[in-house]
Amino acid sequence: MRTEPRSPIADLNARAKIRDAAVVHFARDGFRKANLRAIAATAGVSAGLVIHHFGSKDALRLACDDHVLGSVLARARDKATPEGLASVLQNYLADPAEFQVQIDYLSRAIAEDSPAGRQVVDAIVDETEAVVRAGAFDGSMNAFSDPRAVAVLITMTSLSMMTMASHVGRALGFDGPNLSPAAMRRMALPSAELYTHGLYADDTVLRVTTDALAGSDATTPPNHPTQTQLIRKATT
Amino acid sequence: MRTEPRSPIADLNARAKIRDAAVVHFARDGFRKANLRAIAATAGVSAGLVIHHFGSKDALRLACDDHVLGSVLARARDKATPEGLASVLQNYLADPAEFQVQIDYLSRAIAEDSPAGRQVVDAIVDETEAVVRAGAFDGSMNAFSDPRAVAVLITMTSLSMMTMASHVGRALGFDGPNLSPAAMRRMALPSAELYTHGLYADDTVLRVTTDALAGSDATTPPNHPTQTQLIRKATT
DNA sequence: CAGTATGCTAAACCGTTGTTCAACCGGGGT
DNA sequence: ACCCCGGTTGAACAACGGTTTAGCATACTG
Repeated sequence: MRTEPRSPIADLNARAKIRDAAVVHFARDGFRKANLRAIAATAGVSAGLVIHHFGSKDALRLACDDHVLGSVLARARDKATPEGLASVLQNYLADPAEFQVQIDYLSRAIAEDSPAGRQVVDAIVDETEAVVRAGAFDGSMNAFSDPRAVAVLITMTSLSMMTMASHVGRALGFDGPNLSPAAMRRMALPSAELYTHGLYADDTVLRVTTDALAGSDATTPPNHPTQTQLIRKATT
Repeated sequence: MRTEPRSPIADLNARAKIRDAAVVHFARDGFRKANLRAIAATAGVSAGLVIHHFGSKDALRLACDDHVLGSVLARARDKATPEGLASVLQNYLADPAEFQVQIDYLSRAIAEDSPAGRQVVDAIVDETEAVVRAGAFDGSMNAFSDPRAVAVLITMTSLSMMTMASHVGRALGFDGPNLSPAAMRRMALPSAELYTHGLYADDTVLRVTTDALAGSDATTPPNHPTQTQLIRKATT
């Protein structure tokens, strides 16, 4: 995956400076809004040099993807955290100032559905699934009919705290584009409560859902009217 | 909020056609990638006419925001569904072909953090919070220490099924940018299970979280190291 | 030392795109 | 019939931005 030049010492040169500047700009403005001249200015070089080193803006994005992804995955491996959610949140909170850029970059990548975004999401879902299965096995977590889907659900919930950080913050009365530590702290207890006791006090919703799913399983064309009733019942 | 011209009959003219075409393009390509000439072509008019009617691309976006938001909120009011999550999902599944564009448009608006996006999110969070409070009151739902934060959590989870639809689908083995009915169906039961029984089999995580929050409450500067330990403990 | 590769810049190129402008056209009022 | 006015167009304008190119300096090589 690494595509760096031969020597790791030579990596601290213009090419690396451009790449780091690009990561900042892509994270802050998104891929399309970010422009090469601004990136070059941040890196202290000319626009032409960016192309000279990376070939094109798209290739530059790939190099950034590669770099951020490698860095984050390496850190995740180092800490050897069992749960994807925990791993992400840990990196986020360990040193907000240092990792904010990478977090923002990956949030953008996920929101814009870039290759790097797909990779992180898949990695986190896989790891979360493993945790869910292990938890069910050792009894620390409930057994689910579809661990994969549960992993997806949990992953999306935690990722949404980053991709929709501004919405979360605003809904809680904070402002600023990133999720402040105070906002994160406020979400911690409710998450634990929800993941411990659930939302519903009894299992009526669950029973209605299973019934509806079983009833409409293959008896109707797989995409039209019964879905509506199912969800209506399941969430009322 | 409505800014339509006086007569609803005259609304079916070029101005409306442009607006509808713009909604499609903004939904499919995002605001920045969408361009006026393509929008004009879809509407069957010239690029100049778009400016003549709306003044600028930004103003056109506002008009689209206005239109989609009004349409969706009106429909939500009609159905009078108690729960924001349910209301959104219902519209989504009632007739995917018809509402897909509006759903996509709002997903974009939320992901790109546009004014319209903020408005829908806030509306859904508010309504969800009301449902959570009512549920706790009538005993159908568990009581939470922070209903607002729970509402945010639930809202983000359901919204992530739209803003990150491609990731959800891919993680489940489907493809395509939108969440297929089959994928939605597969998520239904796990959601019900998670919201009924929770994720954890006992309350150790919850207790650890409350302890950690209480312990670090005001004893340390509000944004640095203890947060890390808190989350590490809470999710391991 | 000559020559050649390498890192780099400045300027130009050129397609895209939001916006402006002058003209046109059909219809209603005088 | 004339005028005028709103809707509409096509061309032109101007800015932006990715990419190309020519050139320059420095360093390494024969």
